[in-house]
Amino acid sequence: MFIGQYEHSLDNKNRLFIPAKFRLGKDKFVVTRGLEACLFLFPQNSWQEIMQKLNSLPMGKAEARSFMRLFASGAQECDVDQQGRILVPQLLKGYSGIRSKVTVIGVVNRIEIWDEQKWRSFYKKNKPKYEQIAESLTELGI
Amino acid sequence: MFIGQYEHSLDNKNRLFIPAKFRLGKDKFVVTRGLEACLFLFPQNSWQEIMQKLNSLPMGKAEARSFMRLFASGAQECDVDQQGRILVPQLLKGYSGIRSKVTVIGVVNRIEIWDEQKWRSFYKKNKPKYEQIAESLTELGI
DNA sequence: TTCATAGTGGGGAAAAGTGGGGGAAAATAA
DNA sequence: TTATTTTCCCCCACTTTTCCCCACTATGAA
Repeated sequence: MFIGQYEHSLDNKNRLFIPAKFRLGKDKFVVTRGLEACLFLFPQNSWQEIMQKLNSLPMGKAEARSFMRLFASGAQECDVDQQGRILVPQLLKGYSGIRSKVTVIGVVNRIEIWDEQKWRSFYKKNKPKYEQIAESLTELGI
Repeated sequence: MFIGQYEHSLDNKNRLFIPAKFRLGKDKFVVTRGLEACLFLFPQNSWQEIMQKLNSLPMGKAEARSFMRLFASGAQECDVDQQGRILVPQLLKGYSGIRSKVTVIGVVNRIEIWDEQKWRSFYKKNKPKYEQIAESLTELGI
C-alpha cells in the first residue's frame, strides 16, 4: 500500500532514489508509461497480474493488439541497487519529461514518478476539484 | 515475457541485434510476417504452440486456410550469432519495409520488429486510444 | 557522543552493442 | 571438371552503457 509524496533528483547517470517506505522487501519493479505524462512503477507481483490480464486479450482484434503493443513496449523491468535506486530508461525519461527534480508519489497500488514542475501544475489545477469530488464521494459512504 | 522498446540498426550485412533481455537462454527464433507491416519473432517453443493452435483451426474455412498460408510461408528459423544478432531474410525485409533504423519491441509473448518510421507513426496514431483504454483499466484497479 | 538508517555521488569492471575481416560453402560461370 | 563470385557465419576489436561497489553526508534516536 503506497502512500506519501517525496522529492528526489535524478543524478547524471539517470538513477532515481526510491523512498525506503516504497521498497519493503521488494528489489524489482516494472516502470511503464503512465497517464498525464507520469510514469507508473509497479512491484513485480502486481505486474504479473497485469500481464496475465493482458495475455487474455483477444489477439485477433486490432484494437487489443495495438493496446498491448503500446503498453508492453513502454514497460521495462528495473532492479533496485544496493543504495535503493533504479535506473530510469532513456525512453521513459523522454516520455515523462523528467529533467532533474522529480516527485515520487504513492497511489495505493502503484507508485508514480513525475517531473516536479508537471506535478506542481497538475496539483494546482486539480486541487479545487479535489474538494468538489470529495463532496460527491460522501454518497459512497466515504 | 517480453517487454520494452529498443532502437537498433540493420548493418550492411542485414544483421539485426536482438536486445540481451530478449534472448535469455534462447539461441533460436522463428521470424515471420507480422500484422501491420512488422515482423513477429517467436522463441521456438511459442512458435510450436501457435502452430498447434493453427492446426486445430477448421480447415474447411477458406479464411483460416489462407491465414495459415501467409503465416507459415513467411516463417523462417534464424539462429543468433555469438554477438546476439540474427540475419533478417531478404523476403521479410521487403515485407516489413525495414531500411536501416529499426525499432524492436517486446509484446508479452512475442517480439516485434518495425521500421523505425513505421513504428513512430503507428505509435502516434494509436496513442490517444491507448490513453482511453488505459484510463478505464486503471479505474478497474489494474 | 555513537550508532543506524536514509540519501547522494563517482570509479571502474563487466556486459551490451557495433562494425568489419576473412574463410567455408553455395551458386554461377567457363 | 575448375575458376570466380556471392552469401553466410564465425571471430576479433572496439565503443558505450549498465551495474556493482565504496565512500561520503544528513538526520534522528539512544
